Amino acid sequence: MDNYIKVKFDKIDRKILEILQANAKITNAQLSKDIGLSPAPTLERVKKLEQSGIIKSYHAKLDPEKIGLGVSTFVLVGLIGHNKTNIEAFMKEIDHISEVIECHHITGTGDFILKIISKDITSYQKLMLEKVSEIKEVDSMQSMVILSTFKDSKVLPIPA
Amino acid sequence: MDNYIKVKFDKIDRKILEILQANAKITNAQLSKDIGLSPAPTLERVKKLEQSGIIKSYHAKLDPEKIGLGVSTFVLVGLIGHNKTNIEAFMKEIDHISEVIECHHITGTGDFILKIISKDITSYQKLMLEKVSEIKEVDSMQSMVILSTFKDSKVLPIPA
DNA sequence: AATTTTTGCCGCATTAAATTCGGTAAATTC
DNA sequence: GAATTTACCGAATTTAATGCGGCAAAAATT
Repeated sequence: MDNYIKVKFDKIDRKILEILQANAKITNAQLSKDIGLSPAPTLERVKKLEQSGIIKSYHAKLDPEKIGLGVSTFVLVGLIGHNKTNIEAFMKEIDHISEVIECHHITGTGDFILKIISKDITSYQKLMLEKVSEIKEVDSMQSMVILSTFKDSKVLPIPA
Repeated sequence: MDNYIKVKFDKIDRKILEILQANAKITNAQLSKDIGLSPAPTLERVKKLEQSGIIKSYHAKLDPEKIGLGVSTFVLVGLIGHNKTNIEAFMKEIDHISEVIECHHITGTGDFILKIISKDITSYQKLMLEKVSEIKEVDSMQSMVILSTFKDSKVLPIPA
Protein backbone atom coordinates (compact mmCIF):
# COMPACT_ATOMS: atom_id res chain seq x y z
CA MET A 1 0.00 0.00 0.00
CA ASP A 2 2.83 2.45 -0.72
CA ASN A 3 5.43 3.52 -3.16
CA TYR A 4 6.90 0.43 -4.77
CA ILE A 5 6.64 -1.31 -8.09
CA LYS A 6 3.73 -3.65 -8.79
CA VAL A 7 0.76 -3.65 -6.48
CA LYS A 8 -1.78 -6.44 -6.34
CA PHE A 9 -5.22 -6.05 -7.80
CA ASP A 10 -7.78 -8.57 -8.93
CA LYS A 11 -9.92 -8.99 -12.02
CA ILE A 12 -12.58 -6.59 -10.77
CA ASP A 13 -10.00 -3.89 -10.03
CA ARG A 14 -8.62 -4.43 -13.48
CA LYS A 15 -11.99 -3.79 -15.01
CA ILE A 16 -12.41 -0.66 -12.90
CA LEU A 17 -9.06 0.58 -14.13
CA GLU A 18 -9.96 -0.06 -17.74
CA ILE A 19 -13.24 1.78 -17.38
CA LEU A 20 -11.81 4.77 -15.53
CA GLN A 21 -8.98 5.15 -18.00
CA ALA A 22 -11.49 5.34 -20.83
CA ASN A 23 -14.03 7.46 -18.97
CA ALA A 24 -13.18 9.07 -15.69
CA LYS A 25 -16.53 10.82 -15.47
CA ILE A 26 -18.62 7.73 -15.04
CA THR A 27 -20.76 7.79 -11.90
CA ASN A 28 -19.99 5.34 -9.15
CA ALA A 29 -23.49 3.96 -9.56
CA GLN A 30 -22.93 3.19 -13.24
CA LEU A 31 -19.44 1.86 -12.60
CA SER A 32 -20.83 -0.49 -9.98
CA LYS A 33 -23.35 -1.83 -12.50
CA ASP A 34 -20.67 -2.32 -15.12
CA ILE A 35 -18.50 -4.38 -12.81
CA GLY A 36 -21.36 -6.22 -11.14
CA LEU A 37 -21.05 -4.97 -7.57
CA SER A 38 -23.10 -2.60 -5.45
CA PRO A 39 -22.02 1.04 -5.11
CA ALA A 40 -20.46 0.76 -1.65
CA PRO A 41 -17.71 -1.80 -2.36
CA THR A 42 -17.16 -0.26 -5.77
CA LEU A 43 -16.35 3.07 -4.23
CA GLU A 44 -14.15 1.36 -1.68
CA ARG A 45 -12.16 -0.29 -4.43
CA VAL A 46 -11.70 2.94 -6.33
CA LYS A 47 -10.50 4.69 -3.18
CA LYS A 48 -8.00 1.90 -2.57
CA LEU A 49 -6.71 2.14 -6.12
CA GLU A 50 -6.22 5.85 -5.59
CA GLN A 51 -4.52 5.45 -2.23
CA SER A 52 -2.20 2.75 -3.49
CA GLY A 53 -1.06 5.08 -6.25
CA ILE A 54 -2.23 2.83 -9.08
CA ILE A 55 -4.56 5.65 -10.05
CA LYS A 56 -2.41 8.75 -9.96
CA SER A 57 -4.78 11.45 -11.14
CA TYR A 58 -7.68 12.43 -13.37
CA HIS A 59 -7.47 14.76 -16.35
CA ALA A 60 -9.63 16.43 -18.94
CA LYS A 61 -8.39 15.85 -22.48
CA LEU A 62 -8.75 18.86 -24.76
CA ASP A 63 -8.79 19.23 -28.50
CA PRO A 64 -5.51 21.03 -29.26
CA GLU A 65 -6.71 22.64 -32.48
CA LYS A 66 -9.83 24.07 -30.87
CA ILE A 67 -7.75 25.92 -28.34
CA GLY A 68 -5.39 27.24 -30.96
CA LEU A 69 -2.59 24.71 -30.67
CA GLY A 70 -1.85 23.74 -34.23
CA VAL A 71 1.67 22.39 -34.07
CA SER A 72 2.90 19.36 -32.16
CA THR A 73 6.38 17.96 -32.45
CA PHE A 74 8.80 15.44 -31.11
CA VAL A 75 12.33 16.67 -30.62
CA LEU A 76 15.39 14.50 -30.14
CA VAL A 77 17.84 16.36 -27.97
CA GLY A 78 21.50 15.45 -27.59
CA LEU A 79 23.30 16.84 -24.56
CA ILE A 80 26.88 18.05 -24.42
CA GLY A 81 27.86 15.89 -21.47
CA HIS A 82 26.14 12.76 -20.25
CA ASN A 83 26.96 13.23 -16.59
CA LYS A 84 24.37 13.54 -13.87
CA THR A 85 25.00 17.25 -13.32
CA ASN A 86 24.33 18.16 -16.93
CA ILE A 87 21.28 16.00 -17.16
CA GLU A 88 19.79 17.49 -14.03
CA ALA A 89 20.55 21.02 -15.17
CA PHE A 90 18.84 20.29 -18.47
CA MET A 91 15.77 18.82 -16.83
CA LYS A 92 15.49 21.78 -14.49
CA GLU A 93 15.30 24.15 -17.43
CA ILE A 94 12.87 21.99 -19.35
CA ASP A 95 10.58 21.87 -16.35
CA HIS A 96 9.89 25.59 -16.72
CA ILE A 97 8.78 25.41 -20.31
CA SER A 98 5.05 24.73 -20.37
CA GLU A 99 5.04 23.97 -24.09
CA VAL A 100 7.21 20.93 -23.37
CA ILE A 101 4.55 18.53 -22.24
CA GLU A 102 6.73 15.43 -22.16
CA CYS A 103 10.38 14.77 -21.53
CA HIS A 104 11.89 11.29 -21.55
CA HIS A 105 15.44 10.11 -21.11
CA ILE A 106 16.08 7.54 -23.80
CA THR A 107 18.52 5.09 -25.30
CA GLY A 108 19.39 5.22 -28.97
CA THR A 109 19.70 8.27 -31.22
CA GLY A 110 19.49 11.18 -28.85
CA ASP A 111 19.63 11.55 -25.13
CA PHE A 112 16.16 12.94 -24.61
CA ILE A 113 12.96 13.06 -26.52
CA LEU A 114 10.56 15.94 -25.95
CA LYS A 115 6.98 16.38 -26.97
CA ILE A 116 6.22 20.00 -27.64
CA ILE A 117 2.97 21.72 -28.46
CA SER A 118 2.56 25.25 -29.71
CA LYS A 119 0.33 27.63 -31.60
CA ASP A 120 1.92 27.54 -35.02
CA ILE A 121 5.23 27.07 -36.76
CA THR A 122 6.31 30.61 -36.04
CA SER A 123 5.79 30.34 -32.30
CA TYR A 124 7.34 26.88 -32.38
CA GLN A 125 10.46 28.23 -34.02
CA LYS A 126 10.59 31.05 -31.51
CA LEU A 127 10.28 28.61 -28.64
CA MET A 128 13.06 26.43 -29.97
CA LEU A 129 15.42 29.30 -30.71
CA GLU A 130 14.81 31.36 -27.62
CA LYS A 131 14.23 28.73 -25.01
CA VAL A 132 15.25 25.17 -25.84
CA SER A 133 18.44 25.82 -27.78
CA GLU A 134 19.40 28.44 -25.20
CA ILE A 135 19.83 25.74 -22.57
CA LYS A 136 23.59 25.43 -22.36
CA GLU A 137 23.67 21.64 -21.96
CA VAL A 138 21.90 21.20 -25.30
CA ASP A 139 24.14 20.10 -28.14
CA SER A 140 21.98 18.81 -30.98
CA MET A 141 18.26 18.97 -31.75
CA GLN A 142 16.26 17.13 -34.35
CA SER A 143 12.60 18.03 -34.83
CA MET A 144 9.88 15.79 -36.08
CA VAL A 145 6.69 17.67 -36.83
CA ILE A 146 3.48 15.75 -36.36
CA LEU A 147 1.45 15.89 -39.56
CA SER A 148 -1.46 14.02 -38.06
CA THR A 149 -2.17 11.95 -35.02
CA PHE A 150 -3.82 8.69 -35.77
CA LYS A 151 -3.92 7.18 -32.32
CA ASP A 152 -3.64 8.80 -28.93
CA SER A 153 -5.00 6.33 -26.44
CA LYS A 154 -5.26 7.11 -22.77
CA VAL A 155 -5.87 3.45 -21.99
CA LEU A 156 -2.86 1.39 -20.98
CA PRO A 157 -2.94 -2.33 -21.77
CA ILE A 158 -3.00 -3.84 -18.29
CA PRO A 159 -1.13 -7.18 -18.38
CA ALA A 160 -3.08 -10.29 -17.43
CA MET B 1 -20.42 24.62 -31.76
CA ASP B 2 -19.22 21.99 -34.22
CA ASN B 3 -16.28 20.32 -35.80
CA TYR B 4 -13.88 22.98 -36.93
CA ILE B 5 -10.67 24.51 -35.81
CA LYS B 6 -10.56 27.13 -33.08
CA VAL B 7 -13.61 27.82 -30.98
CA LYS B 8 -14.13 30.96 -28.92
CA PHE B 9 -13.77 30.94 -25.17
CA ASP B 10 -13.09 33.70 -22.70
CA LYS B 11 -10.73 34.12 -19.77
CA ILE B 12 -13.00 32.27 -17.38
CA ASP B 13 -13.36 29.32 -19.74
CA ARG B 14 -9.62 29.27 -20.06
CA LYS B 15 -9.22 28.99 -16.32
CA ILE B 16 -11.80 26.21 -16.23
CA LEU B 17 -9.84 24.34 -18.89
CA GLU B 18 -6.60 24.73 -16.99
CA ILE B 19 -8.15 23.45 -13.81
CA LEU B 20 -9.92 20.49 -15.40
CA GLN B 21 -6.82 19.43 -17.27
CA ALA B 22 -4.90 19.31 -14.01
CA ASN B 23 -7.69 17.81 -11.94
CA ALA B 24 -10.79 16.44 -13.58
CA LYS B 25 -12.22 15.24 -10.28
CA ILE B 26 -12.78 18.65 -8.77
CA THR B 27 -16.39 19.24 -7.71
CA ASN B 28 -18.41 21.82 -9.55
CA ALA B 29 -18.82 23.67 -6.25
CA GLN B 30 -15.06 23.96 -5.76
CA LEU B 31 -14.47 24.82 -9.39
CA SER B 32 -17.01 27.61 -9.14
CA LYS B 33 -15.15 29.03 -6.14
CA ASP B 34 -11.83 28.84 -7.94
CA ILE B 35 -13.10 30.78 -10.92
CA GLY B 36 -15.25 33.19 -8.94
CA LEU B 37 -18.71 32.27 -10.18
CA SER B 38 -21.65 30.48 -8.60
CA PRO B 39 -22.20 26.77 -9.32
CA ALA B 40 -24.97 27.20 -11.87
CA PRO B 41 -23.16 29.22 -14.57
CA THR B 42 -19.99 27.26 -13.86
CA LEU B 43 -21.70 24.03 -14.73
CA GLU B 44 -23.23 25.65 -17.78
CA ARG B 45 -19.80 26.67 -19.00
CA VAL B 46 -18.35 23.23 -18.49
CA LYS B 47 -21.20 21.65 -20.41
CA LYS B 48 -20.68 24.08 -23.26
CA LEU B 49 -16.98 23.30 -23.36
CA GLU B 50 -17.87 19.63 -23.58
CA GLN B 51 -20.50 20.13 -26.26
CA SER B 52 -18.25 22.29 -28.37
CA GLY B 53 -15.62 19.55 -28.36
CA ILE B 54 -12.98 21.67 -26.65
CA ILE B 55 -13.14 19.15 -23.83
CA LYS B 56 -13.04 15.78 -25.56
CA SER B 57 -13.01 13.35 -22.65
CA TYR B 58 -11.88 12.58 -19.13
CA HIS B 59 -9.33 9.94 -18.16
CA ALA B 60 -7.75 8.34 -15.14
CA LYS B 61 -3.97 8.34 -15.30
CA LEU B 62 -2.37 5.18 -13.94
CA ASP B 63 1.11 4.41 -12.71
CA PRO B 64 2.50 2.06 -15.39
CA GLU B 65 4.95 0.32 -13.09
CA LYS B 66 2.33 -0.46 -10.49
CA ILE B 67 0.25 -2.32 -13.05
CA GLY B 68 3.24 -4.24 -14.32
CA LEU B 69 4.14 -2.12 -17.32
CA GLY B 70 7.87 -1.65 -17.04
CA VAL B 71 8.95 -0.82 -20.57
CA SER B 72 7.94 2.17 -22.63
CA THR B 73 9.42 3.01 -26.00
CA PHE B 74 9.23 5.27 -28.96
CA VAL B 75 9.60 3.60 -32.32
CA LEU B 76 10.35 5.35 -35.59
CA VAL B 77 8.74 3.40 -38.38
CA GLY B 78 9.56 3.80 -42.06
CA LEU B 79 7.03 2.48 -44.55
CA ILE B 80 7.74 0.80 -47.85
CA GLY B 81 5.54 3.08 -49.88
CA HIS B 82 4.34 6.53 -48.99
CA ASN B 83 1.06 6.36 -50.81
CA LYS B 84 -2.30 6.72 -49.18
CA THR B 85 -3.17 3.05 -49.55
CA ASN B 86 -0.10 1.86 -47.71
CA ILE B 87 -0.43 4.41 -44.98
CA GLU B 88 -4.04 3.50 -44.36
CA ALA B 89 -3.26 -0.20 -44.36
CA PHE B 90 -0.53 0.40 -41.82
CA MET B 91 -2.76 2.47 -39.56
CA LYS B 92 -5.47 -0.14 -39.70
CA GLU B 93 -3.09 -2.77 -38.37
CA ILE B 94 -1.68 -0.49 -35.71
CA ASP B 95 -5.15 0.29 -34.47
CA HIS B 96 -5.56 -3.31 -33.31
CA ILE B 97 -2.45 -3.35 -31.17
CA SER B 98 -3.37 -2.14 -27.70
CA GLU B 99 0.24 -1.78 -26.63
CA VAL B 100 0.65 0.95 -29.24
CA ILE B 101 -0.85 3.82 -27.32
CA GLU B 102 0.17 6.56 -29.75
CA CYS B 103 0.72 6.73 -33.47
CA HIS B 104 1.68 9.93 -35.26
CA HIS B 105 2.46 10.63 -38.88
CA ILE B 106 5.57 12.78 -38.93
CA THR B 107 8.05 14.66 -41.04
CA GLY B 108 11.76 13.99 -40.75
CA THR B 109 13.56 10.72 -40.00
CA GLY B 110 10.79 8.14 -40.25
CA ASP B 111 7.28 8.16 -41.46
CA PHE B 112 5.58 7.36 -38.19
CA ILE B 113 6.43 7.50 -34.57
CA LEU B 114 4.77 5.09 -32.15
CA LYS B 115 4.65 5.07 -28.41
CA ILE B 116 4.53 1.56 -27.09
CA ILE B 117 4.11 0.26 -23.59
CA SER B 118 4.67 -3.30 -22.45
CA LYS B 119 5.45 -5.52 -19.50
CA ASP B 120 9.16 -6.03 -19.97
CA ILE B 121 11.84 -6.23 -22.62
CA THR B 122 10.97 -9.80 -23.47
CA SER B 123 7.32 -9.04 -24.16
CA TYR B 124 8.34 -5.89 -25.97
CA GLN B 125 10.59 -7.85 -28.28
CA LYS B 126 7.86 -10.38 -28.86
CA LEU B 127 5.40 -7.62 -29.71
CA MET B 128 7.78 -6.04 -32.17
CA LEU B 129 8.75 -9.27 -33.86
CA GLU B 130 5.34 -10.88 -34.01
CA LYS B 131 3.09 -7.92 -34.54
CA VAL B 132 4.68 -4.68 -35.64
CA SER B 133 7.35 -5.99 -37.99
CA GLU B 134 4.82 -8.42 -39.42
CA ILE B 135 2.84 -5.54 -40.90
CA LYS B 136 3.77 -5.77 -44.55
CA GLU B 137 3.97 -2.02 -45.16
CA VAL B 138 6.69 -1.67 -42.52
CA ASP B 139 10.17 -1.22 -43.90
CA SER B 140 12.41 0.06 -41.12
CA MET B 141 12.05 0.36 -37.35
CA GLN B 142 14.20 2.17 -34.87
CA SER B 143 13.47 1.77 -31.16
CA MET B 144 14.20 4.26 -28.43
CA VAL B 145 13.70 2.79 -24.99
CA ILE B 146 12.60 5.20 -22.30
CA LEU B 147 15.02 5.01 -19.38
CA SER B 148 13.05 7.44 -17.29
CA THR B 149 10.25 9.91 -17.78
CA PHE B 150 10.96 13.28 -16.32
CA LYS B 151 7.91 15.15 -17.44
CA ASP B 152 4.53 13.87 -18.58
CA SER B 153 2.16 16.77 -18.31
CA LYS B 154 -1.51 16.44 -19.10
CA VAL B 155 -1.88 20.22 -19.16
CA LEU B 156 -1.69 21.90 -22.54
CA PRO B 157 -0.40 25.49 -22.63
CA ILE B 158 -3.50 27.34 -23.81
CA PRO B 159 -2.41 30.34 -25.92
CA ALA B 160 -3.41 33.79 -24.70
C1' DA C 1 -11.06 -29.89 10.84
C1' DA C 2 -12.95 -26.47 13.79
C1' DT C 3 -12.50 -21.84 15.42
C1' DT C 4 -11.09 -17.33 14.95
C1' DT C 5 -10.05 -13.47 12.25
C1' DT C 6 -10.09 -10.92 8.34
C1' DT C 7 -11.96 -9.41 4.09
C1' DG C 8 -15.39 -8.06 1.10
C1' DC C 9 -20.03 -7.56 0.16
C1' DC C 10 -24.86 -5.69 0.60
C1' DG C 11 -28.76 -2.54 1.76
C1' DC C 12 -30.11 1.41 3.88
C1' DA C 13 -29.66 6.02 5.91
C1' DT C 14 -27.36 10.23 5.59
C1' DT C 15 -24.83 13.77 3.62
C1' DA C 16 -23.14 16.24 -0.16
C1' DA C 17 -23.14 17.44 -4.82
C1' DA C 18 -25.23 18.26 -9.29
C1' DT C 19 -28.86 20.07 -11.72
C1' DT C 20 -33.00 22.75 -12.71
C1' DC C 21 -35.62 26.94 -12.67
C1' DG C 22 -37.34 31.65 -12.25
C1' DG C 23 -35.91 36.06 -12.03
C1' DT C 24 -32.60 39.95 -12.95
C1' DA C 25 -28.96 42.66 -14.83
C1' DA C 26 -25.64 43.40 -18.21
C1' DA C 27 -24.28 43.30 -22.81
C1' DT C 28 -25.43 43.16 -27.61
C1' DT C 29 -28.17 43.99 -31.57
C1' DC C 30 -31.21 46.60 -34.28
C1' DG D 1 -32.45 53.84 -26.86
C1' DA D 2 -35.52 49.93 -27.18
C1' DA D 3 -35.56 45.11 -27.82
C1' DT D 4 -33.33 40.90 -27.53
C1' DT D 5 -30.09 37.89 -26.13
C1' DT D 6 -26.71 36.26 -22.89
C1' DA D 7 -24.89 35.33 -18.49
C1' DC D 8 -25.43 35.45 -13.83
C1' DC D 9 -27.38 34.40 -9.09
C1' DG D 10 -29.98 32.04 -5.29
C1' DA D 11 -33.02 28.64 -3.95
C1' DA D 12 -35.44 24.23 -4.62
C1' DT D 13 -35.09 19.68 -6.25
C1' DT D 14 -33.06 15.66 -7.84
C1' DT D 15 -29.35 12.61 -8.04
C1' DA D 16 -25.10 10.79 -6.54
C1' DA D 17 -21.62 9.85 -3.06
C1' DT D 18 -20.57 8.36 1.36
C1' DG D 19 -20.84 6.12 5.92
C1' DC D 20 -22.36 2.33 8.73
C1' DG D 21 -24.17 -2.06 10.68
C1' DG D 22 -24.60 -6.62 9.70
C1' DC D 23 -23.67 -10.86 7.16
C1' DA D 24 -21.14 -14.41 4.59
C1' DA D 25 -17.19 -16.19 2.50
C1' DA D 26 -12.40 -16.84 2.59
C1' DA D 27 -8.09 -17.14 5.01
C1' DA D 28 -5.39 -17.90 8.86
C1' DT D 29 -4.63 -20.13 13.28
C1' DT D 30 -4.45 -23.84 16.44
